[in-house]
Amino acid sequence: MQVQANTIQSPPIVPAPPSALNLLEQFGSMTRVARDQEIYAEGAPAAACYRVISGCVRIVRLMEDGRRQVGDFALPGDLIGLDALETHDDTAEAVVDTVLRRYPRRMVEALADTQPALSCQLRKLALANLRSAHARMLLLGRKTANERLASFLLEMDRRSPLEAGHLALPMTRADIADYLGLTVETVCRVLAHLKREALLTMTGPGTIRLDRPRLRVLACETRH
Amino acid sequence: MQVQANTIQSPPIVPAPPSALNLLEQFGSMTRVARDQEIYAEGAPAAACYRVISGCVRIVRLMEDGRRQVGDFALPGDLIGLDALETHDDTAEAVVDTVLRRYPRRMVEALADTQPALSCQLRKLALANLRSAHARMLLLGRKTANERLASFLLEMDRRSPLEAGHLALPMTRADIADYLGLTVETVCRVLAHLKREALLTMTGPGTIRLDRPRLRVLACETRH
DNA sequence: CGAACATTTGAGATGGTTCAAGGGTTGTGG
DNA sequence: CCACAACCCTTGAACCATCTCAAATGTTCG
Repeated sequence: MQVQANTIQSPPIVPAPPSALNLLEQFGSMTRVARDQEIYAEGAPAAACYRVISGCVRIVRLMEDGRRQVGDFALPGDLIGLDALETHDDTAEAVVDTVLRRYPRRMVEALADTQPALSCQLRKLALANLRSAHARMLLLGRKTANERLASFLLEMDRRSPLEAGHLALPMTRADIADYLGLTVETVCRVLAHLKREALLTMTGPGTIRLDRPRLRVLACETRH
Repeated sequence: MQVQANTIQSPPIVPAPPSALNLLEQFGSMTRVARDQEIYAEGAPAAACYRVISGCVRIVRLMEDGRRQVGDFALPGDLIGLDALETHDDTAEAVVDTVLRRYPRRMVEALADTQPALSCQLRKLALANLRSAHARMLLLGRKTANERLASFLLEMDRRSPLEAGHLALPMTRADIADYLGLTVETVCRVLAHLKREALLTMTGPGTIRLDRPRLRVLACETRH
């Protein structure tokens, strides 16, 4: 039994971007990024932002001794690189082969200066990101390993393109561990535990099915 | 020996707000909030945002079983309540008696719609908040108790109004613990350890002096 | 002064880590 | 098409950083 599958082919789902962001479309260009390839690097000038078309991207932050924190996973429809001011303060890497739409920052900023609707939309996006960052701070600061995994699975489930109960988990155990502030071993053990309790069933390589109600109880999530 | 002093009188330092935010000043009004009093509550409609004039505010998020995460401490000059969309997703409480300048959200939004400079400034503020949230996720997910305290002290030192090496710590040990994802006891023990090693000296009730260079090494912070 | 609360310190428990080893899977090159 | 190397994933056992529980010592303020 294994959940992971790095070579999974994500379906070519292309969610429509929010209205005001349509202004950007004319300046967008498609890019293809191979698994584990870097999209942008921490400290580099922020030349562009991207929308994930298919695949999955991890946002990463490193300490000098190698400790790693995954700040987010970006799924189809999500924007990345918008959090930068002058330079990127994190690194973006493709989790699997990924297709992106690239928007030069110069264009984004120029349009934002003249189009209040876009500027407003960008602020709302930043605020939404801030909200999810706050939720993750609570998770990292106060939740147990079980609760973290349950929250993670439900979050991925909620954000993933619907697929009749099947949830794709394209990232490695190490990625999940660094996202949740745990070790690979703990992630494995907790997943094994969830399988044993039937809160989580394998439905194929790299895809699982969740018992959402019971996971919600475990995750201490009343809302959502 | 004790660091804490809830009744400390913060000096009436009033930092000038960033340029574009001056547009808001004409709609601002002063408010006084007593220690531990709520400024706004999680889930409530976001009626206003505030700038801290003097004192200190904690941004709090609660779980049903009482576990608490302090998302941030707002010091003089900082803005709070701007992260809200329609409703607040966190609670703001005064750490000590605090003076605030209150800006009705209706005015903020109306001005942002017509003043691109303000809209841009608000977005930059959100992005700066996002950056510090990312830094704290790394702290909560990957740093040890010693590193967390060292990072915390340096951050407060960096953000506090300069006072010739003296740093005021108006918040409780419990507040610090909930900010760093630790327990009160661990915070006490680490602080005792830092005192023993002379990385931290008492300079009066509620004020301390830091050995910044050595703390930076401890905090694993090359930058700043 | 005394009650309520914050801080400190100790001793013991424990959730998660670390270290170690085995089994699976994937991709590559012969 | 198979064999091998590289990498994941999984599981076990021991350890330890931090938590929990407990109690003593401030501190604040009515």
